[in-house]
Amino acid sequence: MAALAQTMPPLEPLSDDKAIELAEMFRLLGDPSRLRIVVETLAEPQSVGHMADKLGLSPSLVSHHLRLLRAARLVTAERRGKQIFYRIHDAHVRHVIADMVAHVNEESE
Amino acid sequence: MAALAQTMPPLEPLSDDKAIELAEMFRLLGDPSRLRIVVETLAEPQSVGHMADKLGLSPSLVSHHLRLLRAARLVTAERRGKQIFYRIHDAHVRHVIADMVAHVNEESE
DNA sequence: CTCACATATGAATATGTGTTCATATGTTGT
DNA sequence: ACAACATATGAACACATATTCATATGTGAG
Repeated sequence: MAALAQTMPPLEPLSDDKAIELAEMFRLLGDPSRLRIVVETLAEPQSVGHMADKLGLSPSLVSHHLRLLRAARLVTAERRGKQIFYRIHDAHVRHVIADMVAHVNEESE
Repeated sequence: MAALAQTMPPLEPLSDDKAIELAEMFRLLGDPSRLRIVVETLAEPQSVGHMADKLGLSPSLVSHHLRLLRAARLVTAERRGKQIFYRIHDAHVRHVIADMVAHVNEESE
C-alpha cells in the first residue's frame, strides 16, 4: 500500500514539466461540464448518450470532453455494441474528487 | 474522523451549483504557475517575494494568483512586518495534490 | 515626514478554450 | 447492400483568462 503517497504531499518545488503535467489534470476537472461527466463515471460505466441525456448536454459536447479525459487517462472506454461506456480510470481520481468535495463542504462554516 | 469522505466519492450527480463550485477549485489548480505557488505553500509559509524569486515569476503575477487562491480559501495569508506569508489552507488540498501526483506517476508504465 | 521596500490593484492584450454546427465514422439490424 | 442509430471529428466563434506594465497602497526605518 502506498499510504505514504496519500498522506505526504510533495514538499519540494515541482519541476516545470511536472507542474505542467499536473496542472493539465486539474485543468480538465476545472470545467463544470467535464467535471459532471467525470462524476457520472464514478458510479458505473456510462454511455455517451446516457450521460448527455442525464446532464442536459449535447452528445457532441460530451464526446469532445470525453476525448480529452480519455487522452489524459482520467477515464477509460469500452465498447458494447453500438454504445461506448466510459468509466473512471483509477482510484486516485476518486480520491482527488472526494477530497475536494470535503474541502468545499468545510468552507461553509 | 471523516474517513468516509476520503474513501467514498459521491456517486450521485452533482447539482449545477456544486459542480461549478467544485470545478472552480480545480480550475485554480489547473494553471502551472498557480499550481507551483500552491505547492510552495505546502512546506511552510512563504512570502510573496520569496516565491516570486524561487519560481522565476514577477511579484505582481504571484500576487495576482495569490488573490484568487486566497479568495477560494485554498491558501491563507498572515502578515509579518512588511512581508505577507501564505500557507496552504487545510489538509484536504494537500491530499488532493498528493493523490493527483500519485495518479500521474502511475501513468508512466 | 520621507524614503525604501513589499505587496496589491487596474487596465490592456494576447492567447486559450468551451460550445455549436455540420459532417464523418463505426455498428447492428434487415 | 442499405438504413438507423451511436459516437467521433473538424472548423468556427464567442468568451474567458494568464501575463505584463504602470500605479497605488501599506509598512518599518531613520
